[in-house]
Amino acid sequence: MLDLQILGLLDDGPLHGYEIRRRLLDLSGPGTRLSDGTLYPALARLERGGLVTRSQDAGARGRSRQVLTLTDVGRERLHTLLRDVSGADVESMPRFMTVLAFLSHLPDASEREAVLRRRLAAMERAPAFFTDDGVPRRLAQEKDPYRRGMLLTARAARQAELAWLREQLEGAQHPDQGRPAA
Amino acid sequence: MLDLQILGLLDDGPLHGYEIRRRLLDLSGPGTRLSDGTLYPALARLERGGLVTRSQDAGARGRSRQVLTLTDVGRERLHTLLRDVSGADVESMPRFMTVLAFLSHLPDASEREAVLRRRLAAMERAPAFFTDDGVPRRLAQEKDPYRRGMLLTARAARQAELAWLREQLEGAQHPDQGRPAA
DNA sequence: ACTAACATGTAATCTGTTACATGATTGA
DNA sequence: TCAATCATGTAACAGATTACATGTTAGT
Repeated sequence: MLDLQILGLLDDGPLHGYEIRRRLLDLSGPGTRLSDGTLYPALARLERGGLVTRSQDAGARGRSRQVLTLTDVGRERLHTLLRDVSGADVESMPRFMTVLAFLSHLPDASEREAVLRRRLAAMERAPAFFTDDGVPRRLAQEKDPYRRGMLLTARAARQAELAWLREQLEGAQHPDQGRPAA
Repeated sequence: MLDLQILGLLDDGPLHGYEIRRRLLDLSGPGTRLSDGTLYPALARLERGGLVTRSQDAGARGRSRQVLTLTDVGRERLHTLLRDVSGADVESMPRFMTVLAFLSHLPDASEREAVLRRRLAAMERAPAFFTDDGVPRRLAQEKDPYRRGMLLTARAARQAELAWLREQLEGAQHPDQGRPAA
């Protein structure tokens, strides 16, 4: 997931590590931590894998910066990661939010639509956000006030996302432009 | 976080590992995985730490079950974990949902209220769920349709949770209601 | 002079994932 | 008899956390 995020950011242009962290934290919601011990080893891994290249930039301020640039291999990898999103990545809300943040980087519109369809299918397959032995937890039956808050919040998020997804996919049914569906 | 969840479940009575997994998945939303390689080592850690005890139960079906029971030390640890919730645990939505699922296990009403107040403060401190260089990302300005979906969903969750928290804390001004039935 | 923000890394440790490994019971 | 569900574990590896470690520039 971190690789996807870094690759996605670099697809818009070269960045150095510190800036990558800043942007990632902005895009990941409050409470998200990204320590140096996570970020820099990840960058080194991506470089070893040939997904990014590194160049020195004697930056104007502070210590010299290491500017990371996405390679063609890295871009291909980004597309593959986005295209192949499935399993927990379409089932889990926070994971899917991360995917959504970079989905526009997948060039093929029908592949982007397929990702949204998989997310919609996963949400419709799951009866609700939280279950009790597989049965949806009913808000009305929940006595614990804190679990009520949990249910209430999850339900609001679910309804908003479902409405957005359906609107999005409906709009795609009537393609004003582009080739007819295969 | 996993320790908190296991301890919280066991506070309602002894359970075996398989049942712990089943209940945890119900309480953690879709897409949450909990592999054997995570669960069983965690149980062994808790046992080594004296937080739970283990007893054989030649279960009716399948392999013999290892029933875990919360010790007094374990219960104290659960209370401490819930009482000391702060930092990323009150800033991050999914993390705080996990806390909420077990908050009723904290016996002291004023301590439970303090946790909610810390969450409210954290949410009010953060200008929005997602930011752009510290500035809230405005839905109206967002051109990327997928990031619009992300923003829309996060906003719905945020508003629902804020409304619930404020209602909850307002109601707490009149301490008629004691500890919810465990 | 000091602090905050900029900037990058390593080492020890812990935790999580994935695959492997076993074995009983229940229902189709 | 075959698959699903129940039930528990280990081993190899990957990844994350935390603390340690360094150094510059800009503002107060």
